[in-house]
Amino acid sequence: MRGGSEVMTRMRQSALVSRLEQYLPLTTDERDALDWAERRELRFSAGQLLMEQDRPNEMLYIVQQGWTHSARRLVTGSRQILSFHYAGDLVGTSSIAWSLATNTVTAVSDVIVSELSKPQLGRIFKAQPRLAGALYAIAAAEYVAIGDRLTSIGRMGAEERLALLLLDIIARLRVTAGGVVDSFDLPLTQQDIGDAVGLTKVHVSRTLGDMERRGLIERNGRRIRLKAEREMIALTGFIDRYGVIETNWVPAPEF
Amino acid sequence: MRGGSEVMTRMRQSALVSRLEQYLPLTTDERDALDWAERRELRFSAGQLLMEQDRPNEMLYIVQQGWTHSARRLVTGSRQILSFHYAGDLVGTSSIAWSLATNTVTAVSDVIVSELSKPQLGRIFKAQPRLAGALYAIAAAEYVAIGDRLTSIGRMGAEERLALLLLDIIARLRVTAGGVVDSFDLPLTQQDIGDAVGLTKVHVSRTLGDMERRGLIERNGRRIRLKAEREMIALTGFIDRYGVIETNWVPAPEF
DNA sequence: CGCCTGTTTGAGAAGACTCAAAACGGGTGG
DNA sequence: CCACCCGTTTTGAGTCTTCTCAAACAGGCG
Repeated sequence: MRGGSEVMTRMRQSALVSRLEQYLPLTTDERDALDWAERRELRFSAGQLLMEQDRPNEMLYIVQQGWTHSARRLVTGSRQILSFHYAGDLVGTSSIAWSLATNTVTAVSDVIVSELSKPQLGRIFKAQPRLAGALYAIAAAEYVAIGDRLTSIGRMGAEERLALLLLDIIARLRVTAGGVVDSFDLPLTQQDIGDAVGLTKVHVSRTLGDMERRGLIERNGRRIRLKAEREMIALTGFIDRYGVIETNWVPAPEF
Repeated sequence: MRGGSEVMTRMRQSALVSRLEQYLPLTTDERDALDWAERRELRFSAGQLLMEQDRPNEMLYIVQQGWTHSARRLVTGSRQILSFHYAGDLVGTSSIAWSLATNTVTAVSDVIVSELSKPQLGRIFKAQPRLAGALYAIAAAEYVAIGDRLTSIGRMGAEERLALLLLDIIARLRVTAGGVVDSFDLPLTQQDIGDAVGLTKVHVSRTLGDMERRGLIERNGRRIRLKAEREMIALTGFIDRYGVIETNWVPAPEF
């Protein structure tokens, strides 16, 4: 279950570079620094662990392809999924302040990631302050995203929580997918979904069923189509924050 | 209700400097950079807003004294408190990636804060990479903290959620207070507490009453004493993460 | 074809919520 | 110094949502 495999060298464009270039134009130096850091790639297949709670961990990962999630396990045996990570996301930052990982990171689908040690990140912080700022802004955005989830779990009912989760996932997928899609593959079990939004799998099943009957969504195996996205947005007050991330407060590099 | 007052010049030691020095010894340059940034101080009295959701915001605040919280308001009118901020915390980072604030920041007690513009933070990132790294690590720690809260709300019952909140607050207070205390003033209404842990004020009242009867806590007005901290920790699986924050992955400054 | 995992459905129980009223307490003005 | 007032806390009764336990059902894979 544990451990990735197949170190290889990347040929494709780095996912983090593409992501950051949506927010600010990078200099050659900056791009090179990232490209260099993202050189080494690992594959994990769906279900494998990239990182395990309470285990020593010195690595960060940049998702190049596929999904991962990070979760916390409780003493009672239950689990809370904290966030999902997609292409261009930096994974494991929550463990950067401690030598033991604070949560377990699992591949949701087959994934390709590149590995980055903490000191490597430190070197980027030192040499490329603008990247440091951009990463700080992305971290802030992730904080806001988990705050959105917290708000939904703390203050909303089952249907709204599920609607919000689906809206959030599709909005994030659109960032990298490009173009407006209204359906996507959800490689999660209902147990996983419940662990993400704080419901039991039984109640997830019932509530998704209700939503389908009400015509909000449509399901086909793992494929989910949002039939009434507008309505779901109105129901939940969802705000898509993935479009813009401002980094202009970081001083531009001099030439 | 809105707007702080009384710009003045600080004489006391900057709270952020003291906090960071618990994690790494600062150079004179680093200390000066922060001292300079924290020069200007503002006072807010309990209940005043430092920042309001969906309003333009270019400022960050460093708490010097007292408490604040940040919260999100829903379309339905209800509210979710996301986090509390104490002396040495950087507030408003969640709004750093957008020009509109993502949440409302309110003074819980009377507070003294210093104001810092986003570009000022950018300049620190550029000139003091090690501070940037430390701030990144602190942001990561806050992410973990909100993850703990999310886990408790998503997967625990009322009593555990409340116990965890109290344990968390006292652990954080001990960082700046120094010395082991088992009681503290909680300047929150039960409505606030409920908004933080995802319960109604009525249920907060009932559950705190139960906890008092069971001998876990003792209340005297706003003062709360944890009579059975050990038991509460066992009940909730609480982990105090405030002691250590590692920043040694950031390259040391050269001389 | 059968197995295993995941999903659906049912019935009853538990936890948290709503509405409502009473009790408390700190602060203000007479 | 007392009486009153407002916001907060407590308590009660009844309801609703979500959970638990259990069994049936579906679908993909060897």
